[in-house]
Amino acid sequence: MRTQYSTRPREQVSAILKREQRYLSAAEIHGLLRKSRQNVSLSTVYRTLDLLAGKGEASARVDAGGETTYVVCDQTHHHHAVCRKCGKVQDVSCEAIESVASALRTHHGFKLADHEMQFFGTCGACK
Amino acid sequence: MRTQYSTRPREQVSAILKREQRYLSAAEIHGLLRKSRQNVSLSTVYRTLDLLAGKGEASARVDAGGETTYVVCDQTHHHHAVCRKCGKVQDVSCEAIESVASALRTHHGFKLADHEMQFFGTCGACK
DNA sequence: ATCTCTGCAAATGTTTTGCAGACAA
DNA sequence: TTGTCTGCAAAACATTTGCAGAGAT
Repeated sequence: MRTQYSTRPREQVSAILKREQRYLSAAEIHGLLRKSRQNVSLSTVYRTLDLLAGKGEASARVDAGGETTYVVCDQTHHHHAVCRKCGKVQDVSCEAIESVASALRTHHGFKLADHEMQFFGTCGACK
Repeated sequence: MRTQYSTRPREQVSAILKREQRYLSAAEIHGLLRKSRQNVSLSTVYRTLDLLAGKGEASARVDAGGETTYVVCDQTHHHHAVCRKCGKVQDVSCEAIESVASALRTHHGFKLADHEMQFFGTCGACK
């Protein structure tokens, strides 16, 4: 595997993502960095996001407007609960998927290999 | 509500979608139409897909390559099981989501309002 | 006749890429 | 020093839009 340097721009992008804990687009990250006088080019933001997503340290999602957005998350398989008020993202494990898998098999003759889920609602802090 | 004409280009796009029963991008639909000498402009394909999605007759999904793809489906809330071999999409109802909702509430203090799910695997015909 | 559609070409907006110089190890 | 990053500007893409003529009712 290719060696990867730890550079200031990369640290800066990662830091924003870790601090915000919500889905952010490349443009938003770029904007936040500029506001705090950390000049990182938009291309580098994109390249860093691809990198993080590739390492499994961030997870991507295309929002309603067609922009790709990212959050930090750990490598194990799980899902996200997105708060519609504050935007905060919580990781959610997925034991419940087992019952769905057996229903698919029984009713549809479908063998489940993989799944994607997104949850939207109101987090504990916002209610 | 705006009146909508039933026109040949729209029928042609709908027909492809109904026949294929799998996620197709605007470009793919345009290509399939050209192959059968039905000349519909790409813009019209896009416009028709937006229309169908707006009416709830088609459902959109952004694929891994960033292209928006569409399948026909009915208006009631449900999910899709996508076969990785033939691409065919089956509708799946979602009673199982109830157990997930209560787990979110109990473990995360999260009040579920909405959700998205996609299932991938092998359909009965392909196994 | 009237209002909606269509095709085309141009515009848009996001994301990617080539390249030369800057930087990390 | 060597190979990897970065910034910039240009390119690449999918998607949208303005407009004038075609089509539906």
